[in-house]
Amino acid sequence: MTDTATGAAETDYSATLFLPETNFPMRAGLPDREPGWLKRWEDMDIYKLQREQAADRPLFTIHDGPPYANGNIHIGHALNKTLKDMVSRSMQMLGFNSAYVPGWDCHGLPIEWKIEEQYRAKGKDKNEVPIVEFRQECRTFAEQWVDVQRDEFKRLGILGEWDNPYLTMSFDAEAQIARELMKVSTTGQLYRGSKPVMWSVVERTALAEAEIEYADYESDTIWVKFPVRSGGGEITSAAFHDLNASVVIWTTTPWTIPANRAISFSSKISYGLYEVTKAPEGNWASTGEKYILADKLAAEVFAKAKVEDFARIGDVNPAHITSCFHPLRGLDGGYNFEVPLLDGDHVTDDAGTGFVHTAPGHGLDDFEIWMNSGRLLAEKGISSEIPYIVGDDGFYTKEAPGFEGARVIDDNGKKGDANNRVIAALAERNAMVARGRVKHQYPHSWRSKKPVIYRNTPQWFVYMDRDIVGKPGDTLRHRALNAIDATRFFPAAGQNRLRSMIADRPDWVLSRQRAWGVPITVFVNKATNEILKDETVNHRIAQSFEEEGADAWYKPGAAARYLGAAYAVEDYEMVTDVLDVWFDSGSTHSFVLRNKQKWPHLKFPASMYLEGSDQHRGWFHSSLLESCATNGHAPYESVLTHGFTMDGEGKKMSKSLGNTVAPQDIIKQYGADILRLWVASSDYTEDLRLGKEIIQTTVDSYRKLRNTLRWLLGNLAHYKASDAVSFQAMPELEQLILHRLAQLDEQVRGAYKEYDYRKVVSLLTNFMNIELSAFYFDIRKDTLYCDPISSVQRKASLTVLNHLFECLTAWLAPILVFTMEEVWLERYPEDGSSVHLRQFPDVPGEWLNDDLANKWQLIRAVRRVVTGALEVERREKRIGSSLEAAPKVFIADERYLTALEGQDLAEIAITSAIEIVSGTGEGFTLDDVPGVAVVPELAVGNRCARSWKILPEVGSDAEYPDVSPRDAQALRERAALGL
RNA sequence: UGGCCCGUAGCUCAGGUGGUUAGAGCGCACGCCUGAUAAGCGUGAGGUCGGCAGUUCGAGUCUGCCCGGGCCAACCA
Repeated sequence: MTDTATGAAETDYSATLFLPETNFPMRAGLPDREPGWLKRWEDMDIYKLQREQAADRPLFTIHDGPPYANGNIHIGHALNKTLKDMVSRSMQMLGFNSAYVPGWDCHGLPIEWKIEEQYRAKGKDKNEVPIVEFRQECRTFAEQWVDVQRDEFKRLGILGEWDNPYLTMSFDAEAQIARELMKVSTTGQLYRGSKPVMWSVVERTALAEAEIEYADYESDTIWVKFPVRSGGGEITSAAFHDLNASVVIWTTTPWTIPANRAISFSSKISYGLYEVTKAPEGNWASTGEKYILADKLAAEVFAKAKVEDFARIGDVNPAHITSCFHPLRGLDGGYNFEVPLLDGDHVTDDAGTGFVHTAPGHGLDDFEIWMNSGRLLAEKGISSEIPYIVGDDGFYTKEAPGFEGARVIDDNGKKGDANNRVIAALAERNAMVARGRVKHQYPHSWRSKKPVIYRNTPQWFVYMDRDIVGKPGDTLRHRALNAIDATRFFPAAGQNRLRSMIADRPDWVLSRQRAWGVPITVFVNKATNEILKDETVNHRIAQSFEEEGADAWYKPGAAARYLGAAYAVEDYEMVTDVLDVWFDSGSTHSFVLRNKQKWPHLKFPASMYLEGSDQHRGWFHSSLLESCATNGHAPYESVLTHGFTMDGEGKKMSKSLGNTVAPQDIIKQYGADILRLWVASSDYTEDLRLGKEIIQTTVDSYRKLRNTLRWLLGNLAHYKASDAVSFQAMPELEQLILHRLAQLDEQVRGAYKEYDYRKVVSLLTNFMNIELSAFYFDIRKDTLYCDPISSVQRKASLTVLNHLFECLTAWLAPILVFTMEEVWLERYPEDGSSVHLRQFPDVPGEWLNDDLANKWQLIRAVRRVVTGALEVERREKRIGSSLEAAPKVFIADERYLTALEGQDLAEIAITSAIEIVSGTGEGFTLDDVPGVAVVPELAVGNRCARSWKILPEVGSDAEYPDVSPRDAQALRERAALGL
C-alpha cells in the first residue's frame, strides 16, 4: 500500500506539467461556425490563390454536368457536388492545378411549364404572348434559381469558380451551341425524319409524357382482315395451298388503319388456322372464311364476330408469311404496298388476336419495331418511309387516300368522322370481322383535359451509322464506341453500360417542338428539301446569338437577315424547333472547356466527367456523341459515376413516402462537414443510404477524429520548431510512428488517386484510433506531461506530433474542409493562412522501416499479454490504474526477448515497473502469443505525486520527497528557469 | 417486361485467382481512470455472409433459379 492510501493529502503538481493546452473546442458547433470560414475563404479569394499558386502545374479539369435551374438542391445534388469537390481538392493537393467550373442547365420544358403555370394563374394564354417575351420570362426564372442553388452549393463547402460559372443560356453558350449544331449539319450528319409524338389537336402542340394524364375514354374497336398475299405455300402444310386466309388484327384506333404498314406477331405465341363453319346470314365473318389467330384468343374473337361455330385446321408459323395485302388496297388508288409481318416482343396473347396492327407513325412500339426492321424491309423491297396521314389540326392529309378531309379529333376534342369513315370503307371491302366499343384509360392533355393522339411529326435526327464526311466506316457510332474504349471508368462497370447503350441506340433525335431552347438554326430549301450549308449564313447566325442571344432567331425579319442577298427568303423554310437540352449540356466541352478567354485554367478534353449513374443515358452519353460528331473523340479522359441516395432502409427517397433527407437540414443540425464525412465514408459506386442512425454513426466518428486532433493541438502548444529532434536521434517508438506515417503517405495518396475516399477515411480513422489514441498517445502521455524541459524523448515525441499534425490535416483537408481549416488556423492563424493552400506533405523515404515495424509487432504482442493480465486484476478489484501494477513477464520465446532488448516495457505497457524473466513461468497467457506468461504483481514503493507512478525511488530526493527522481529533475529545471 | 448493378455484425465498410474457428472502425454492454473529461483506456456480446438448389474434397467467393432493392428504357433533368 502506498502512503497516499492512508489519506494524507497529495500535492497537486498539475501546474508543473505540460498538460494539453488549447482553445480548440471539443464540440464543434459546425452549423454556426462554418459560414465564418466560408466568408474567410471568399474574402481571401482562395480559389484564385490556388490557381495562382498552381499556375505551373499540370491541369486537372472537372466542370459540371449542369444541374437544372429550377428548385432547391436535394441530397443527390449535395452528393454529386461533394464528390466533385473532393476530387478537385485532392488533385490540387496531389500537385495539379485543379480548377472546377460549376454550371447550370437553363433551357427546357420544366421551366417553360413554370412560366405557363404563372400565365394560367393570371388567366393569360401562352400563344398570345410574343415568343421573345415568353423566352425572356423563362430566362429570368432560371436566373433566380441559379442564384439560389449557387448559395446552397457554396454552403456545402464546394470550392469552385462560383463568380464565373457557365450557363447554357448565356449568349456565348447559345451561340456556340448553335455553331456545334451547324457543324453537325454541315458535315452531313443531320437529317429530317419523323417520329410519332403525343399530340394535342385542341392545343396544336406536342406534349411530353409528364403533360399527359390518363382518364377513362370510350374507343371504337375493330377486328380487321389482312389477306395473306404471299408465302402461303410455306405456311405449314399442303392444306394451306390456295387458301384464302387472312391475318386478323384488333385495334382501338380505327383511324390509324390508313397508316398501317405492318403486322406484328410474336414467335413466343402459338397460332392456328381457323375456318368459320357456321355463321348467321349476312355476318361479316361468313361461313367458309379462314382466319389466322393466336390459339389462346381464337374463341374470344369468334364470339365477338358472332360466329356460331368454327374449326381449327392446323398450325401456323407467322414467320413464314412474307406479307399481307392492306385491307384498303386500291382505295382511291392507294394502299397497294405489301404489309410485312414483323416479330416483336411487345406482342402478347392477353388481348386482341395475337397480331398487332402496326402503324409506325402512331405508336411508340410500332415506330420502334418498324425502325428496327430496316434491314428486313430492305430485303423485301418495302419502303421504310412513314406516312404523315394526320395534320396538326387532326384532319387526314392526302397521304390517307380516300379519307382526306375526314377528321380524327375536332377543335373541341370530340371524335371526328375518321373512325366511321374508315370502318365503312373496310366493311365495303369485306375487311371487317367485328366491331365494338371499349372503355379504357386513355391519354389526355393535362391542360385541356382532351384526348391526345400519337401523330407522326417531322423531327431532326443525327445519323448513328452513316459515314461522316465520306470516310468509309467512320460513323458516329463507331467513333463513340472507340472513344469509350479510350476512356477510364470509375467504377469499371460504367464502361459496359455506356457501350451497350451506344451500341443499341437509334439515331439521335435533336428536335423539340418547344419555345425555350436554342433553335435548330437550319434553313431548308423548299424545292429540294436540302439543308442550306453556307458558312456566311452560319456565321451571321452565330454572330447574332453572340450579341443578342438565341432570341435573335425569333425576331421579325430574322430569315432575311441571315440569308442575306444570296438567297430568297421565300425559297427557304426556317426551322422553328429547338434543340433537345441534352444537346446544350452535351456541348459544354465546346463552350466551357475550350473557352480559354473565360476559363484559362480548363483543358480539353476534361480530366473527368463526374455524375450520377443515370447520366450514362444523359450527360456522359450526349457529351460523347456531341464531341464525337464534332471532334471525333470523347470530351473526357475518365468518367466517374456514383449511385443514388436511398433512405436508411435502402428504399428510394420520395416526398410521398416522407423519407427524404434534405441537405439543408443536415447542415442546419450537424454541419456540412458531417455531410461530407458521410459521403467520404460511403461506397459511392453503389447506391448510398442515409438515415438517422447513419448520420449518428457519422457524427460519432467525427467526434473521435476531432478529439484526437484536439489532443494533438493541446500538446503542440508546447512545441517549438527549435526543439525538433532529427529522425536518427529519435527513440524507436517515435521512429515506428514515422514509419507508419510514411506507409500511410503512400496509401493515402494511392487512395486519393483512385478516388477512394472510403479508404482514406478508414485508413486514417483506424490509424488515429488504434495506433495513436489507444497506443502511442497513451504511452507518451507520461513523457509529454512529466518529462523535464530538457528531455530529448519529450522533444522527439513533440516532433512526431508535429509531423502527425502536418500530415493528418493535409490528408483530411479534401474531406473535412471546415474542420481541417479550423485545426490549421488554431496553430497558424496568420492572415492568408489556409490548410487549403497546402499540398500533401513530402514524407521522407528514410522513415520507412519494415524491420522496425516487425519488431514492434512482437513488442505489442507482449504488451497485449500484459494488458490482458491487468484486466483480470482489475476485474478482481486488486488494481484500478495500470500504474498500480508491476508485473513479472516470463518469456520463453527468444524472438520476444530480442525484440524487447533495450526497450522499457513498463513504459510501453504503462505500468510503474516490470520485470522480464527469461524462461517459462505460470501466469496469464494469450493463445496467439505463445511463450509469454504474465504474473501480475503490485508496484512497490510510494506513489509519485507528480507522475502517479509507484516506485521505490520516490522519497529518495530530500528536496522533493514526494516525487520520483525523474520528476524531481523536472521540478528542478523549472525552478532554475524561475517557473 | 427488357438492359445494367447491388444485397457480409445495430451502422459504415474489408474480405486477389474458391481452402483453417468470416475481419475492422463506430455504436452497444460491462469495467477502469479522472492531468484529452459531454473526453481517455480496457474487456465483451453481436453475423445460418438475402433465400434455395447445384458444381467441388471444400463456396461469402463459381453457376442457375427465387426474393428484395436501385438506375436506365421520357418533347424529365
